[in-house]
Amino acid sequence: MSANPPSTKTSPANPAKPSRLTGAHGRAVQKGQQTKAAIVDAALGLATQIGLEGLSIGALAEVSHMSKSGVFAHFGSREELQISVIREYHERFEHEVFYPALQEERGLPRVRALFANWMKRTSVEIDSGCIYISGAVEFDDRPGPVRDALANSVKTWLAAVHRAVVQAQELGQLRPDADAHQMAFEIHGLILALHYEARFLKYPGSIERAHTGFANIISRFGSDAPTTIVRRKSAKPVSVIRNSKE
Amino acid sequence: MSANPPSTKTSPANPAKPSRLTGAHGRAVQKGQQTKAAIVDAALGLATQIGLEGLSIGALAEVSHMSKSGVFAHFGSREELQISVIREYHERFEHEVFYPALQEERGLPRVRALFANWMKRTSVEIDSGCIYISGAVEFDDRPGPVRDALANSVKTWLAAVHRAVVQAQELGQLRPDADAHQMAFEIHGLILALHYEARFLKYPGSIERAHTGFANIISRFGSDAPTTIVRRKSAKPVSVIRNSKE
DNA sequence: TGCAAAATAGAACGGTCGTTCTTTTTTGTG
DNA sequence: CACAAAAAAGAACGACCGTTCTATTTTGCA
Repeated sequence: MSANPPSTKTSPANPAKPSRLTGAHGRAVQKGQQTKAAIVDAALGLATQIGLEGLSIGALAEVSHMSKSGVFAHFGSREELQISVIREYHERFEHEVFYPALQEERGLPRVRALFANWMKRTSVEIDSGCIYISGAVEFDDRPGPVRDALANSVKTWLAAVHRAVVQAQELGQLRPDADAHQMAFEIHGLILALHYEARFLKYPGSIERAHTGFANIISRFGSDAPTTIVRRKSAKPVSVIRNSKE
Repeated sequence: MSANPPSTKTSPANPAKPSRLTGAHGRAVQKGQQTKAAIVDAALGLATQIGLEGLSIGALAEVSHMSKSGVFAHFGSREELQISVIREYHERFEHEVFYPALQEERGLPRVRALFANWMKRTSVEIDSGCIYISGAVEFDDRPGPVRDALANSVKTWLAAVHRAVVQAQELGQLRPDADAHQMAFEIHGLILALHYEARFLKYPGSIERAHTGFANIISRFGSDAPTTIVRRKSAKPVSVIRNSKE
């Protein structure tokens, strides 16, 4: 027995969370889960800094004060470790960004809260790194379960943002002709630009610019906005720009 | 001269480009540069797909139909290879995006052209990948010459965009109270969101959304825009325009 | 307290990495 | 053509990687 069944069970070793005693054979399962949680915590710390791909079992064993095989046994494969990290990140993101915003009333207040919480987290991640962003680059054309876990996690979050925008629109707090997907897209862009320009380029003032951008978006899509809303003339005929050189 | 020499050339093996004959000892230098160019070209192809960090000399040797040491000899180190790739990417970006836009007249037309060309390139990179984006994630907290080369290259380009916006403002084509840095930031965000949502998440419609977002930005910052321009309440004494960049 | 199961350690594997060193081939001109 | 310099190949290195296998320690209930 390799100390853990590598196959079956995408979430190995915590079937329905045996919440204290009552293991498979009436045996308590405790220490394992505990150190596994500690390992995942350390792994998350490493992965945010150097990326999911940079995360190595050797380095993880070192910071966990364990042997390589000791760490490895908890996951059965590196992929499973990476997925565990993603799952952990997802959970923390939810608790830090998503759930608190649900306590704001539906509509614009909740949209604002979602963005505010997202900004708060992103501001921290300017120093630590963000798995949703680095992972997107690392796995953007590398199919497999890790990519799937990551993409699903991100999609869940972006869908939540979109949903909040739609609700605001249904409540008449946004122009009826506004495009919720467009708004969510632009908000996402602000977060990405913030991360890029602050973390990589170390430009100061990026946080303030992201906030300003959000305010601009709200005011443009708001139901009290002036009637000029821009619609592209169409996809094909490039009209306006006329690229001289082609 | 922005947009061009990011620095003097850290490159070792091409001293002042002996332009055909006349090597160091009156000897022609030809074949070497030629195959080196081919290697860099192949390396660029690999790096856009799997990232600068994923780029390995072994894989590069294989696609180049050469031996590892044969490839290696041209660069002397992996870092120098990565820098060569960045330099090559920079050059192509310039020729494809920057220079053609200079043929549009200063002001809004040039801003539009810069964005249009940027979009055209990014649309291609949805399939191939973009070194400026993946590299930012790979080197955002890994100091060294590679990071410096990459950051300088990106900064040069973003500065060019900012400059074009400033010119448009000086020509009275943008609101006098608009913040050029803010506008450049938001434009950058559109490109990043496009890359993220189209390349990683494979969301359809992202290209159209980026175009729409740009049109929205132009209309908001345009000198004929309604007077509602949003200013954050400013947590600190932020003084909106304030170049801050330095 | 005894004892099986769970958890961890240790050593070794095949593989790839960047790099170095030596040798062979190719190149371009006197 | 000769010949030296340049370019490329080949083999080997130490290091780290994920993984496997076996041995040891720890755990927690009977």
